[in-house]
Amino acid sequence: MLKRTHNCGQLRIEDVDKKIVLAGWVKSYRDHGGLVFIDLRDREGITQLVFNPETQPKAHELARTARDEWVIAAEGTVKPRGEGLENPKLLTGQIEIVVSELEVLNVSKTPPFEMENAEKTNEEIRLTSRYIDLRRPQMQQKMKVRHQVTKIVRDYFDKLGFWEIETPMLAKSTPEGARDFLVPSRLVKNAFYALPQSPQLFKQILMVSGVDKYFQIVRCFRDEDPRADRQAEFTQIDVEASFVDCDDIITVHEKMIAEIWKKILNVDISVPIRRMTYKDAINDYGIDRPDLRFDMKLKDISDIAADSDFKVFASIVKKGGIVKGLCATGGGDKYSRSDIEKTMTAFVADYGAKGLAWLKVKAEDGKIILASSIAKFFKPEQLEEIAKRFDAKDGDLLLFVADIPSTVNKALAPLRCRLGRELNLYEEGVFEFVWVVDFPLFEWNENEKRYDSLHHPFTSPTIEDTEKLDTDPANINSQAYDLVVNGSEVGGGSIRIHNSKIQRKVFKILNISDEQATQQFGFFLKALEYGAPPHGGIAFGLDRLIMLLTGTENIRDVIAFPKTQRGQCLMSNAPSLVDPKQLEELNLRTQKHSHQIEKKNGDKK
RNA sequence: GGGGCCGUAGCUCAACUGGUUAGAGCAUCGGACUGUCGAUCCGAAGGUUGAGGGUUCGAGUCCCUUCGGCCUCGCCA
Repeated sequence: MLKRTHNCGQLRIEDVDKKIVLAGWVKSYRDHGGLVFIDLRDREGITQLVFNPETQPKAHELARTARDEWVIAAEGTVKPRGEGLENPKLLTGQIEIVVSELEVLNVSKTPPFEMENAEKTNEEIRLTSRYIDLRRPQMQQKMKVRHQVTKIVRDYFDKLGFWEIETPMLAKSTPEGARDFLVPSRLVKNAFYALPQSPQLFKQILMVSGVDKYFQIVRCFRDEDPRADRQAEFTQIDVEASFVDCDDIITVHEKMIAEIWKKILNVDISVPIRRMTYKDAINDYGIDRPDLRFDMKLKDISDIAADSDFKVFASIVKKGGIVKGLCATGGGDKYSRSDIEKTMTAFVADYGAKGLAWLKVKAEDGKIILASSIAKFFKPEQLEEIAKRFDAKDGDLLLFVADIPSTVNKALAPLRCRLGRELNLYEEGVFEFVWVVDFPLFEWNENEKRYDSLHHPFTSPTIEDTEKLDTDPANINSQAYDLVVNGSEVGGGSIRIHNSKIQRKVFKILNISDEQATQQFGFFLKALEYGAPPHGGIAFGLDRLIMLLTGTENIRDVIAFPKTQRGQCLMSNAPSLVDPKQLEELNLRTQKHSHQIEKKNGDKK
């Protein structure tokens, strides 16, 4: 077998006359009857091979039979291309290999899709033949960035004295949070492991163990429906450190992010990254992960609305609701009445808004006029006040939602992002980072009539708010922080509770009884009683970081072997039925899908 | 669990209102061609229109069921 001496992206004009061997995949062949050209590809690049029938008839004959994606090795001499024959599209475009010997290492069936047009090809086919898809330079680039980022992260933490320690994949099921993936135990009948949703408790226990500084690039599992930016199986950069406060964690990790952006994209992120309180984020952007690439802040006009003759607004405010809106720069010119009343109204309706009120902004004789069917319900000075509050300009569009605060914010936040994108209010390739801080510790859950953790139950209240655990849980701030970029949460963490009494108190507020707490977290609470140091940490979504760095909106693009929305691997066909023997060993029995059973019962009736 | 979009040749798409033998480009196969680089030219082959059922004289097109993919609401401590 010919052994390669160089890769396909390596040779330059300086290498002329070298005798070399390349190996790779046939990207394309051009048979001129006489000369044959083959573009040879490996992960490093493409090099053109030339086969001349007069000088090397044997290699030429063989080259004529080669087809796309065959694996070949070619020995030859590096030659400069003639005048005007260079290919500026290739890094190796100034040279070509005049081949003396060709070896076919393997043939290939015709690929199931054209690799040149893969970006347009049905993703289902790409996933089914993932090995072909991953062969494409675009996909290899993403895998390479992913490798580079994990390498940077490991080096970064190593230098700071963090240890990478593995935690169990077969773990204990915990009640709250996402649905667990379960793994039946063979040795303990009827018992199950859960795949970890995150190594949260283990990393905290490592702090009790005196590890001091821990990190791990770790797979996590949450059995919830996937989305464009979410897979059931994903990877976190998981970190925990002892004797630290919020600023310590934030400082270390914004430097890590800055280093990644610098090394991968050569983009400077100014450190320290700005911070914003949770309250400001909700007030101004309606969401705890604001997209700061453009302004368009939400404004509350409840006071004006309450005084207006517009009954919908006034009555909602009277009932304790609010009216908030935004000013879409240039939206008045861009959007028709039908765009607003059909498309946009349907859009906000998806998020629970019952309507979308609007005012178009026009300038007449230097005066700002607000026009729409609801304008007549407002006094001129009220309209003036509204225009002033939004700093509305000619050609803008004001949009309002009235409801309880959570519904208003939930509807306006995505509308704002959509408008920002449609109105081109920011440039592609810009990154706006922000730390969101001062989260409340708890959030009232109206359906369950109890408090939920906003972050997770192990998050510490601020020192000054700790005493409110007994008196005023609703108004406790936590020591949590989220890193947000372009409206996407890429990381989040907190200083943890290291006192078992406080931890029990928090469980109690979350309506977790002592018995439950002992049964589910007993091992952890016990660990806290044996000299747990103050500690805190953070976790980053590696997949989302890679998405940002590679400019894709599809998480499947940054995962080598991703799953579909039904959690299936189209290449390997997992999940699949198993041998009844396997089930027997696990003491398990399957039953028909309960819906089918219900349906059958229904038919009988 | 809900909503939306989609499924026609290997791939990307077309086929007016239900009406002849379902077309095109690329890929494939055969042929021609000594400087191409998305080579070019000539020719050929390629289809259970995702599957099943229904309406109709007639279904890619309409209706029902079902399978699959994507987006999304819920969900994701």
